[in-house]
Amino acid sequence: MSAHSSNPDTPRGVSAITQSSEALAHVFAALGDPTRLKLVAVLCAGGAFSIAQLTANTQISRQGVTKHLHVLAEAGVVRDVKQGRERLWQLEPAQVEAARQTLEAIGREWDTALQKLKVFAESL
Amino acid sequence: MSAHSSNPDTPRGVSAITQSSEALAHVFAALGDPTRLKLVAVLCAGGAFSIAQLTANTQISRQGVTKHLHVLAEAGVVRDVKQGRERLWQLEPAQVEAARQTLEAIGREWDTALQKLKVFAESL
DNA sequence: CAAAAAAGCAACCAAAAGGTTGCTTTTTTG
DNA sequence: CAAAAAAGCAACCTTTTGGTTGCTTTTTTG
Repeated sequence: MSAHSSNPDTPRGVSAITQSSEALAHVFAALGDPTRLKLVAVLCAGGAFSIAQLTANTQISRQGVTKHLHVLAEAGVVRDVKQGRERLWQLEPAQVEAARQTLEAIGREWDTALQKLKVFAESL
Repeated sequence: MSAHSSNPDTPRGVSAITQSSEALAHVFAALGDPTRLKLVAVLCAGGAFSIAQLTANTQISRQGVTKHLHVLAEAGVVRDVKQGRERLWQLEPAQVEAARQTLEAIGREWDTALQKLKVFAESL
């Protein structure tokens, strides 16, 4: 499959979004689970919490919560610090900010997309 | 488990994010796959495309793409219109906008979170 | 109208996700 | 130092996900 720009099936201007879609998808996937989203919400509102504290807010076991926290950590959404016998978790702003910016970019391109759609529709 | 506000394990102010975390996680999960994210990017940049066209941009089979499109559709991220013998897909702004607003909300609450974290750290 | 194009349907499969339970290790505290 | 608290490790299990292949249906076009 030749990837020349003359391929009529491949629209241009996809830019920033297509680029790091691998890492970005990772962040979205991390946020794509109700339990994890709630964990993020709690961390977001409060600061740093232990696993036991975070577990108290959920319906699942401590080990289940631990697994979710590791998923979030691998996506770079949260960070942990060992403090004595407990491990405290907090948000890591950078990655979520990147995700937000992507959605913003998509939002910005919508005007363009809708205009093109209009032109396209008129050509039928 | 009594859910009184006096429970020290349950931080307050989680607000908007906790609410519809079910539906919201659905949207994030839909965006949480490289292939789907690219599909969204293409749709975002271009308007309305057929399955065959969208498949040309990927490495997977047409049926694979179709499945992904249905995942996006169930999350409300895309919409489809049958046009003759082909089915055209386009973005559905509303849901993605909601996701963006959530991330923005998280971003806004970070200042608060970091301040609380500072106070918390000082109390050690 | 027959052939080609586009998409739909359904069965199937391997791998990953989400969760559990049971036991061990580390750190705190009476 | 012994007991309790917090967390780590590992095995296990079920459901979902991401993908395939093969065949059918619908619509267009020569």
